[in-house]
Amino acid sequence: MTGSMRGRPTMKDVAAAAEVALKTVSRVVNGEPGVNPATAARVLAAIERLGYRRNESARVLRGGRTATIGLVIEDVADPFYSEISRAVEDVALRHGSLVLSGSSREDPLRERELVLTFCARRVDGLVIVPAGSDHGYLLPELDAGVAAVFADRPGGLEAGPVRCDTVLCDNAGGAHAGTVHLIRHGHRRIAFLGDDPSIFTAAERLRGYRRALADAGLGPDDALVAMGPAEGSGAALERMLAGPEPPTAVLTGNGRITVAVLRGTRHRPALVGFDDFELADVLSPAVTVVAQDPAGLGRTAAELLFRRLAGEHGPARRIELPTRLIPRGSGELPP
Amino acid sequence: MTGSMRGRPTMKDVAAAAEVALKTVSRVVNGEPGVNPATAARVLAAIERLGYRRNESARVLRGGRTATIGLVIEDVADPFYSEISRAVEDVALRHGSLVLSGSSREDPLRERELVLTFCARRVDGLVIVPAGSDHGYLLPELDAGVAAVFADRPGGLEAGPVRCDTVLCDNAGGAHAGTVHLIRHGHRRIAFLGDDPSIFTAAERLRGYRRALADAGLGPDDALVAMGPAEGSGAALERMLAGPEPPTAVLTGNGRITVAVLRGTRHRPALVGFDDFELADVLSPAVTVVAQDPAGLGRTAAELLFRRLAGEHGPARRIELPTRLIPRGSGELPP
DNA sequence: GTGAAAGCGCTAACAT
DNA sequence: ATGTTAGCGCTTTCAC
Repeated sequence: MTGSMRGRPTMKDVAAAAEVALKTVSRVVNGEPGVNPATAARVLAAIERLGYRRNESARVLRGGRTATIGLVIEDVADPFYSEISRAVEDVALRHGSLVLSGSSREDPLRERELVLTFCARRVDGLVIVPAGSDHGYLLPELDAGVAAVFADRPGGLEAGPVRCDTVLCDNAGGAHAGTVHLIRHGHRRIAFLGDDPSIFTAAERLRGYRRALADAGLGPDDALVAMGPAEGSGAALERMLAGPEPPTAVLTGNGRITVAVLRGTRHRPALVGFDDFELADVLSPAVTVVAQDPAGLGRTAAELLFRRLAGEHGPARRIELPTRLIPRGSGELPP
Repeated sequence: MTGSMRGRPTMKDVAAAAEVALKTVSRVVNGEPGVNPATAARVLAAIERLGYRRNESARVLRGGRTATIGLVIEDVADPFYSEISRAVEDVALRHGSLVLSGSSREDPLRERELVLTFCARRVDGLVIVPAGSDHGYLLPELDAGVAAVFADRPGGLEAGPVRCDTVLCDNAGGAHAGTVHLIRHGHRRIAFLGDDPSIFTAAERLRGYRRALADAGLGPDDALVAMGPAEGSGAALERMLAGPEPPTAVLTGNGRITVAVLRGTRHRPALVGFDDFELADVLSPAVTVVAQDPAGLGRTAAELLFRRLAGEHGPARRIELPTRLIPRGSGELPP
């Protein structure tokens, strides 16, 4: 029905239409017991007729949960994060919750603004992929009762880590495995193209790469390491390849960098990419990758969050998801 | 400050701490004029000290806007839709709004549930990529004052289209152009692999393909058309290729189908894909595509929405964004 | 320039 | 089984 009253119908309107008290409508709407079926039917009919929908703001104001969680990622349009989004959304849906999401664009200030805006909207909890490293701003909110889980990167505080559950990938282990794989295939001069080392995952992957070299008795060579945004990766590799002692293999530090290398470099050395991507198997040679589990990251983070929301106590947990090396050809090329 | 009171501080608490009346705090929080700077400073200090944040639910209840819009897409993890998400999010941010998003998974019931749940949360407006074709459920909400814009596909009603702004791609035109391109390169037997024709975009693209064939005097051949989810596309093409009069070229109806074909078929005929995708240029041969503009779709839809929210009146608009054929090699192969 | 009071739509606690 | 009352935290009159 296209109502003729100004604004939306309220419980009061429904009560008047069904000739019952406000509270009876509330009981029916909330499925509370102790309502005569006949009365309930009358109320339901009035609800239908007026097109009534409960005003959630009022319910929340009264002290209820919002049944909404906030999600802060770096960029929805990046497949890695959109996988996380989907997983978080799925878990939220199973728990009857909605997701407010926002992209931080790797800007700590935007992250902070998003989180605080979400909190003003009284989200029940937050899944955060940290862009910044100082999460002091979160403490009052945690005190006030919001739950928070960090995903992909740990949340930080001057005094140490924030006491929140955290789900990470085994970044160092994955980079180590990728590097070892190249070494096993005969490579001695292996380049690493990673993102800015101020980003946790980038630093961890660099660490894993270096450890693998050291384990194999290969000295580090700074000329083979380039850290920074993907835009510069292609050029950086070109420079290395044009140098006096060019690398015979490359480990790329994330999906965007892998793509930049695939697109930007004519003559390609052996390649292992960190993070899997669509069509990696269709390229020739197909691209060997260290696969992360973004869906697992999102799912686990959301599940931890809802467990906390369900009242689970105990110390903050830190879960590290394993990576998986998928040989497809590019990482098995000889030097 | 990590407050010691139970719950969050309210305006009342701030008023008490600053020794002013509630209303003065409200004035400061909302930047209303007519407050003595010294008083304002005292209030601000109290706000800072207590870690006060306005309760948005209360403000909304009082009749304010939620500064939140709802976005319903098919699947966040699909690059086409995640591009739309990003664009919508960007526009929303510029307008000081947040985005509640949800994936319909191509299920009309989920779409309906998401939209109605968003409305119960009193979103100011909605951007909807319709999964269903009957949007009668929207009418009461539109009456109640929510704005809605359809993106990628039109919203429907038994009595005709819903009177909402709509932003579409030129699906038929794009498919027509792709088909003409293949015809120009000498192909006469051109297959079309599209999604289920109950999906608006799939039907439109099929229409464009057929029209191009007719324009060129090529009779339609149902053996060269396969409509359905991407999972079956590879096999469908294999069957066609194994048939008595195999196609020499294929037009794929969306990105997922293009990928399915690239992955599933050994021997590939000439190919034009509908919808661009990452690495299309890196494959060999590089993939010729009819590029849509998902970011433009999302941006335009969101901008129309905010224009309506700003009070713009007038009849529902229908905008059709052009597609662009990008020749890269696979579509220029000879028969 | 500041404040007191009413009420947004709902639910929890207490009647009947 | 049903109704009445009192707020949740805020903004909107209107008074000082």
